[in-house]
Amino acid sequence: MRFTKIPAPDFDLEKTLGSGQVFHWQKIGDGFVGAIGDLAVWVKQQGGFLVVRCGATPQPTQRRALPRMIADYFALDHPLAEICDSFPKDRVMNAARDFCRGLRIIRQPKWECLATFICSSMKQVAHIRQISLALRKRFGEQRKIGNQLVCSFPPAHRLAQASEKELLECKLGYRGKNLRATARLVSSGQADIEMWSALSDAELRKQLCALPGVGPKIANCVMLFAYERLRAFPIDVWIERVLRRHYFSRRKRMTPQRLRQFTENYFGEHGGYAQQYLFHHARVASRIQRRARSDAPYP
DNA sequence: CTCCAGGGATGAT
DNA sequence: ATCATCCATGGA
Repeated sequence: MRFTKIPAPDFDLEKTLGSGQVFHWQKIGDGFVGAIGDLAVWVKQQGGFLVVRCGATPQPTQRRALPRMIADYFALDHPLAEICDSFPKDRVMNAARDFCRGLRIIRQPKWECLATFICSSMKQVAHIRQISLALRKRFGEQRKIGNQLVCSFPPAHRLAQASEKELLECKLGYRGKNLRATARLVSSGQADIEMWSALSDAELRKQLCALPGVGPKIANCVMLFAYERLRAFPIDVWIERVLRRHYFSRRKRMTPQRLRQFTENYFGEHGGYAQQYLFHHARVASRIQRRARSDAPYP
């Protein structure tokens, strides 16, 4: 089995895969195992390089294309220094930017991203991981990488014909109906999610929000993680907490509407990156604080 | 406008 | 060992 070494400057694999944008990668030792589209991949960071091994007997053409595939998936071409420099220079943003050095917004396959985020509603990251893995295991195709098994994400037409019972067994709860309904729209071509790449941000958001189980938050996630709309700024409870606490601590009357307007203006052309950095920093910081509190409840 | 659905990891006690 | 909290969309 061959290893491929790919230059990956200004990149942090662990932060990128652990920041709640993608849910199926599993940490194995000092590397990660997952799938990029249909290809099973093992990847590990070694300084400014990625060491990569791909699944069983890839075609020679596929093996030659591997470095480009990897670089494209992890968005190694994003000008990260420029992007970070475009962030507003306030205290909270500066801290998040320093903390998240090397975190990149990856390029996910559209259907996989859309379907996974439909499953994410009202769920925490740990649950979304379980659902994603369950869907892959039951409906996806199994691949072998070393002694690990990895499953690809099932195509829309496969989930469109899944029974409600099967979906419930993947712990989808009431999201099962939405996932299947959207899978049917996508597999029938009625919703041509590949063609939507050509739409403006506003048009794309409108199309996404018309799908069952997709509201403004999930639409923004899909725009950011699958359509490379780096302005899209998903507002979940974590981000809302950060905004209210650090940007509007004194103001009472900040409706969700006004928060949204603020984020669109304030964070600029790479607002999605800014959001991801604030999100990841807030989550890790809260884990650390909680731990500190429970170690010494009464200081 | 409010209320609710469905559920498992994780935290609090 | 129990008990509470987390989470976003859509329908009543």
